[in-house]
Amino acid sequence: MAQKPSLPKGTRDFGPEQMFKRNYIIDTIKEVFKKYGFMPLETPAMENLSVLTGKYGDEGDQLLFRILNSGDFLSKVSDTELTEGYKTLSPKISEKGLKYDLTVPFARYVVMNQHDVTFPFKRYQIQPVWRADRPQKGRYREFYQCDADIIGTNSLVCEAELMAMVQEVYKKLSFDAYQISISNRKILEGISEVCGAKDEFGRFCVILDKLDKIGQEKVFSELSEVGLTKQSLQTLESILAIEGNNTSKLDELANILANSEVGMLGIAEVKETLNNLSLLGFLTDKISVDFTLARGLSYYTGIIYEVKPTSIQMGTITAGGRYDNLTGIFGLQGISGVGISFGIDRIYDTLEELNLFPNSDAKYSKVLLVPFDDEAQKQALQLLGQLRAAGIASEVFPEPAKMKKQLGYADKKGIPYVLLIGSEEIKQQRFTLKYMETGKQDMFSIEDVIKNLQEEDH
RNA sequence: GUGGUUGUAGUUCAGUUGGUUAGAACGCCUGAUUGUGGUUCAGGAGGUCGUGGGUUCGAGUCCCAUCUUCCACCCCA
Repeated sequence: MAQKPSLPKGTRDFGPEQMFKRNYIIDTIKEVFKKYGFMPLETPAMENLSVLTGKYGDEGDQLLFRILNSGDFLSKVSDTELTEGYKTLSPKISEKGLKYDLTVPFARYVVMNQHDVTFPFKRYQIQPVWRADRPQKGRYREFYQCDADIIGTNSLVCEAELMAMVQEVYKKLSFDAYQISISNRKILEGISEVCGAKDEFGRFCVILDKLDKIGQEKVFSELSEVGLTKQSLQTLESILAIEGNNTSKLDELANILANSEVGMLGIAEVKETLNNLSLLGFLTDKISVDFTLARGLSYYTGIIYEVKPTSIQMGTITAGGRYDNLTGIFGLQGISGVGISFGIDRIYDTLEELNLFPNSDAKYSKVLLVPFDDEAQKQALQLLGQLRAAGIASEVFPEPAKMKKQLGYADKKGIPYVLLIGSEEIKQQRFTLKYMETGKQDMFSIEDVIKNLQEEDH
């Protein structure tokens, strides 16, 4: 019985039209990654759950796709365990999960191959990741991340290079309506310190991060619930009131955080990063220092940043930060890394909404061979071989069909030329090359056909 | 995970307070045109109304469940 096929929630097919556009984005990013000296890496779709759990916070753990053990997954489960709820049962019947991001598997790779990799290790990785989130616009359950990370150095040169890559990628994509927000977990620590919320750092960040959504009033009332005094809130208010350019913002904050060692360190790091970026020849006007930026992923410890489109409603399209001890969880201490992740799917949605994809005139085939009958098809195959040997993307309509159908095929597929092959052409060994757009056609020897099509490439 | 929303032809959508045989546009196929695509004209095919139950003499229309879509939370690329 025929079944109506369907896709799992939050997943999509990408047809040829979409793939042309997706590849355009991916190729652009990859090109920049390579230019900055990053090496390719791929890791499996699935990881052992022990690698994934506990790295993304409680929220993240809930969003992991777990893979049911193969075979009789209940054979080792006792009756009492069955009744103890999913938290007890889950680890017994599921040992693997789909990867949630590319950074944690990368850290796992570095630890497992620590004696082979040369530090600092720069790698890029373009792969799908999966999150059991509830889908909505710009949010999918399967989506691609495009990561570049540098691991094995504390240098703030890395942060600057990643910022530079962001600007280079978006420039290449002709996308300008974005803003980079930058901050530092150490600045947040400093702020929480002077606000007396050091012990509630996690909650402090989460609440502060909501500022632009729920407003200062609600943020303050939530913070006072956490235990912030009126005086602390006044300090915070003066921090949030800081305005001006990045340098003056940082200087002003430095006055308030003067007694916080970690806070002052954070400020210095942001300053140095911006300075390095200028030395690399980039303007910093796309970058805005934002003290309320928190970033969810719990492993960040230093500089953090995210990129958002400014002219449309769209979530973060690029994000990242420094993590001082991600490999430590897997037993390799003292290795600091910093990375960035481009969300291809959201970049796609953004470019689509803003109509920024270039006209994709260059489809694959340059010419379609159109034989009129079986005899002509034999001739067509010989010509096809010559065309391809000359490096010309070409195809033949694979079965005898009316010219109308064959030309219609070329038309719909956007193939710019057709080569008509009938009895007259075979007799003369001169073939009718027709330019579809204008309908103009002429007869040429195959050598001249090749020459014509090759000249077209310029 | 919480609250809401959506689903009718390949696509975008009509479909009245429940009432004969569910429509349109575009697309697709065939022909006008047996050596010429796009334009035009003529004709044609294509629907378990997301799925499964229920109410009713009668359900695309009302009720329940489920899946899916989109949206707001949570969180995030």
